[in-house]
Amino acid sequence: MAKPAVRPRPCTDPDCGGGHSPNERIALAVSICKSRGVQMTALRRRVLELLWERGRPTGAYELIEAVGLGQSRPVGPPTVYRALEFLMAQDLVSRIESLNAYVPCLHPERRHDCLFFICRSCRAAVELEDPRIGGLLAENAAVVGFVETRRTVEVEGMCAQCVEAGSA
Amino acid sequence: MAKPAVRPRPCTDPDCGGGHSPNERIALAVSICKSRGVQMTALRRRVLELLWERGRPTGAYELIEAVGLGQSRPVGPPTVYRALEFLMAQDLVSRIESLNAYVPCLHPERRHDCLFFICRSCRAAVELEDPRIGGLLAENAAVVGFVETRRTVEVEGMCAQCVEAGSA
DNA sequence: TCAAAAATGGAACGTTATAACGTTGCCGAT
DNA sequence: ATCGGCAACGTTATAACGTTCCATTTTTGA
Repeated sequence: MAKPAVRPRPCTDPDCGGGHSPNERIALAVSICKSRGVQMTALRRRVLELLWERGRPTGAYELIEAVGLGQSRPVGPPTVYRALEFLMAQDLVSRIESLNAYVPCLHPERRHDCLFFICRSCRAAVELEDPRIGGLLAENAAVVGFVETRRTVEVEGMCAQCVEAGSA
Repeated sequence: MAKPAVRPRPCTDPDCGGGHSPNERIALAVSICKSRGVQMTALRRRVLELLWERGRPTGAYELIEAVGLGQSRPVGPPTVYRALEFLMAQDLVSRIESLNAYVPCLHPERRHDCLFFICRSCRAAVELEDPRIGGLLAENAAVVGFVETRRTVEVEGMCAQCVEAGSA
């Protein structure tokens, strides 16, 4: 097994220990946007809040419905897709391709490669960080002269809890 | 840089050197199905042929249209989706999640992890093999007790030719 | 203060995928 | 021979996901 120094864990930040408070993460997102000179508008913030509230990969249309609930009129798909586009550009949200769904990034404050383990049973997506994987991808890219702009690493299967519970 | 033994290449089979003939690959697929006791029907074979003919990631609806061309009546989506499902279950075809598209597997004769480099400019998808990446994913999965059933590793960016050609 | 840029609203449309149900054709057993 | 079982395929409708286009509002910055 790997040495502790490279052992991957659900959250590698010792200060949070995996216990990310939504409110704290949203405040962090706000301050990140401020420091970058981009606008965290009410709509964008609402979408980010919803993703943190859900706590699982959430489809765009579930967000569209949820955002429209408080409003006098329902919001259209472009409204939410634009907010998602902004949040992804700022690394505040990741898209999970194999689910067509979105999750908030645990640590937007640092550049990271997102690696998702997606449970087919409970539909949770656990985000890990392992810089060695990005290193190998970069190495492979260099061999064929490929310039990377985005990486998608998703592993589907069953999480430990669901395996234990015998959920088929 | 990596040693030759683990150096990834577009095709690691010395016998083909990357020059996979569609006809030969389809004949191989037929023989694989026979040996597994599963049916390579005319429809499934047609879909696989189309994917080899296209030579690039191809959407389901392009296949639906193409399959229907020879017929007296057009074919419906489920017909082609079922064929794709079969071909993927037999590792004859891979789905590229970030494109919602499908490509034929270069080497269905051996179990392999597919790693795709997808060029945003020419829309080509180059398949590489690097067993080290699967090893790291397995290691990460073991740490959190995750049982893997499917891996998706896709890198988007620009291929060497398009970079050279200056295609924005 | 005003013009440019950014963000949002909303209708319509396009694309991808699946549900639900029926039909065909083969094949082995009575 | 014909019946039942089974896998594959056909057909229709609809769900789910995403984009285009154009108008309007808000913010920003000379």
